[in-house]
Amino acid sequence: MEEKSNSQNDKAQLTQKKILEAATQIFSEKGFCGARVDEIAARAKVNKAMIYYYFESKEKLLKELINGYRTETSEVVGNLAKNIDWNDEDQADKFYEELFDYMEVKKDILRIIIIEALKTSSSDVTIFDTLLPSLEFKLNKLQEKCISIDDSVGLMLYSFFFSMVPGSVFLALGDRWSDFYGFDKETTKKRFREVFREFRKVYYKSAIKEK
Amino acid sequence: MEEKSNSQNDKAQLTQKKILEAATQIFSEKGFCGARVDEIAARAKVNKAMIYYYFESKEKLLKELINGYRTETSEVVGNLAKNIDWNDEDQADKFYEELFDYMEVKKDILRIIIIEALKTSSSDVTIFDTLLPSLEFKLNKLQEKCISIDDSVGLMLYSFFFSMVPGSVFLALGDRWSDFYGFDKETTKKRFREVFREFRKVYYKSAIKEK
Amino acid sequence: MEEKSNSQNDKAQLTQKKILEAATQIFSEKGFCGARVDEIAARAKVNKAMIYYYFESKEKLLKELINGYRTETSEVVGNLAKNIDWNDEDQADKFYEELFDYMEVKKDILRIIIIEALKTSSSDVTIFDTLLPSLEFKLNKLQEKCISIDDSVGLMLYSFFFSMVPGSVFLALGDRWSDFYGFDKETTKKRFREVFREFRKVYYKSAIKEK
Amino acid sequence: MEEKSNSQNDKAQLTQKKILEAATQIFSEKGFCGARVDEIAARAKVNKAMIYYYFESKEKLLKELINGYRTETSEVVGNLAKNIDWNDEDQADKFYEELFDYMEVKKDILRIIIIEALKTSSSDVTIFDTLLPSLEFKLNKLQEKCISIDDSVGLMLYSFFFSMVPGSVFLALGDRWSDFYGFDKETTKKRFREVFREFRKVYYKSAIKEK
DNA sequence: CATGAATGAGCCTTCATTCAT
DNA sequence: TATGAATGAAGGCTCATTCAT
Repeated sequence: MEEKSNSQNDKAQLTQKKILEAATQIFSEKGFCGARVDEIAARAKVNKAMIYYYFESKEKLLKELINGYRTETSEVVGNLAKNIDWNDEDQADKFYEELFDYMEVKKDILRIIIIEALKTSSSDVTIFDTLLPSLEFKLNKLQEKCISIDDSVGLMLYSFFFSMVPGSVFLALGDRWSDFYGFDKETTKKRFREVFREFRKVYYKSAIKEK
Repeated sequence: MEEKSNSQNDKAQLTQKKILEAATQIFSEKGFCGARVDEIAARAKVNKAMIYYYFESKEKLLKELINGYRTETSEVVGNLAKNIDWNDEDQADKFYEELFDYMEVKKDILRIIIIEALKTSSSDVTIFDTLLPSLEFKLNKLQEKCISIDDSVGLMLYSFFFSMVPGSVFLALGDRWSDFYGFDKETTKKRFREVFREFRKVYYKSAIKEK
Repeated sequence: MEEKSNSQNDKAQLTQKKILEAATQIFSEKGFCGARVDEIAARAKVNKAMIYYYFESKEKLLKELINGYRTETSEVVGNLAKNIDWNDEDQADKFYEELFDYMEVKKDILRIIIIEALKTSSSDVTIFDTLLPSLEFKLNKLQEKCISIDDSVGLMLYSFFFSMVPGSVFLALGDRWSDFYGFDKETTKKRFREVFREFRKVYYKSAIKEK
Repeated sequence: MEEKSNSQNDKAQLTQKKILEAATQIFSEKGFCGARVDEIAARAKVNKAMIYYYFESKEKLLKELINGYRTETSEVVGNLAKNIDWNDEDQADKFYEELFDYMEVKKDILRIIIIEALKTSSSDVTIFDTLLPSLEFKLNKLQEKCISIDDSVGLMLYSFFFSMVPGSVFLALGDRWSDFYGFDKETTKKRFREVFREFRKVYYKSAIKEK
């Protein structure tokens, strides 16, 4: 009896997972509006009606997708940032390396979030609280460590527009960009991370100096 | 007779202009796929069939839009960059200020270009050659001025992902971002430009130093 | 063992009853076509598949419902009409009062029957033999009592279109009608029954006179 | 130019008319819910999208249909009732004969209105104000003529439930009813009208007497 | 050039019904 | 008996595009 209901449960879980994965791919390939429910079902190898059985509508499917990412991300980032001494550059570097690795795995969802955020008509702020859930966290840590951040707007502008945005957009477009300019993809990736790291250091140094 | 055809011509020109403007707005609000030809026609106060008369299809309309931007931009940037001495920081600053002003006026099209670029399925490279048409130009100038840029990948990564991308995304999302964090919009804008300028200087200094 | 199967049996009976009751409500609220099997199951607090287990299909469920009503009605009416002396106005009145009371309890099914009957495409005659199962019975009685009914068409027209139909439609719409005209519902009900009774008397008198 | 726009206009009008007629038939055959938009389009020999072009939705199509009937009916009834002396039985008879003729032509819409009215969930009162738009009119006339109607509830109950309802239901079911009982249809129709007329006289006599 | 009507493919969603457990 | 997952056939509606005038 228990096994029975468990296997039912497993099956349901699997179906939902397949739908979510297929949806992530297709939304990321074509945008929400360009994605076809039929295609999602086909990619997931699942009956189309199942999408409505589990997610109610195409729109709710997107929301669930993003909420799942938000939850997971805040947890992951929380774990990564635990016990980090932000004054220790190596530790900070490691944090960002790992965050970047995580984002790379999730780049499809990132792409979706950015695309949807960019539409004027959307008043959605998902991009702000999912792209950088650690922001306030880090800010607090920095202040706690008695590093005065007089310019919190500046820090946040940096963190979002010159850190998370370039990172995400690179994950979305880096390969195509390399192709376009005829650069080797792996080299480009490595170099991007270096530039990314340098910028962070430069910024923090200047931020701290300001004090 | 001639006057007639002239006024006819004017009318036609006007109609096309109205369509282009409406399309820019609506593509930017909803993305290409989410935009409805009916709505574009309504916004332009033009009969829907006129769109097909002048632009053949929704897709061609988008292309025309972007090509228009590409042409205009390369001309504008060409003029801005004419006779600039890149070693003179003030001149470089002025160039970027003016470029940014121009981009702000055109932010709707920028938004469209980014949205469409972000889709995996699109192999479109418009974003690379419209967002930064001055790249090669500047690169040449720098080299010409005997400033060795050993790391051209680094420079281009910087120019695109840490300069044009943040700039464009800020134009698209800056206001909403300010609202989200409760910052004053004008202050944020001013501060963004400052951060933007600082980064440029920092980068160039380090790039030159590397030599 | 026997008790077990009995309790099983009871449970089954209960489930069927719950389904039948829910179906009656929902068919009556939305018509057969507008009723959703899911909703019936939900209202009955029963698993949807049970409906198919017990009733095979939505259509058969409707038929079972109506057949149940038909059977019960003919029995009830049979009992009510037993030993009635139709020449005795008080007895006839009492019969009709009680018939009306019974119909009021069953007004949901009546509503269903009328709705389905009204569709042109339906060649269903349920409405004729369930709305007035006592017709032939009464006719026989009257003739038996040596009251010549020369005009049997007239009597039957009266019995169906000016008696059962107004009665049923009043049960279905009476309250809303009262609201619409601003009459008190209870007063209206009482008055309806009086008008109903008067009509019957008038009609019978004229029918008998004709002889 | 004028001819052009006129013929365009004519074509549009024709298309709408074809849709309205087909919709009337199919709604009447299968009820609103059972009617398929595809079928309406096919019956009307019109492209399905035209239905949405002219009527926005299946639901609005129904409403337009009924509103058209309501408007026409109140006009027709107004004309029929003009200058009628309700004390003159022949004139009253003629009025009702002609009203009945009109209703016969419109029996499909009547059927639709009744079906939709019977659903519990519908709080629609269309049936009340379309089935008997002349009610108040007549009531006023009667009172004007100094015929005291103490029992206005009674009169209205009669007018609706024992006059319009039987009439409409007979128009909807009369033929099938005749078949069911094996009566000749034409004979039944004639006899129904006679019974209808007798009832009216009986009722009015008693209503007047009550004074 | 301009307009309003028309078209057809296809999209999101629903729903009666069945299956596996 | 009972349950939750699954299925497939539509159904209502949309939309890019074309046509006739």
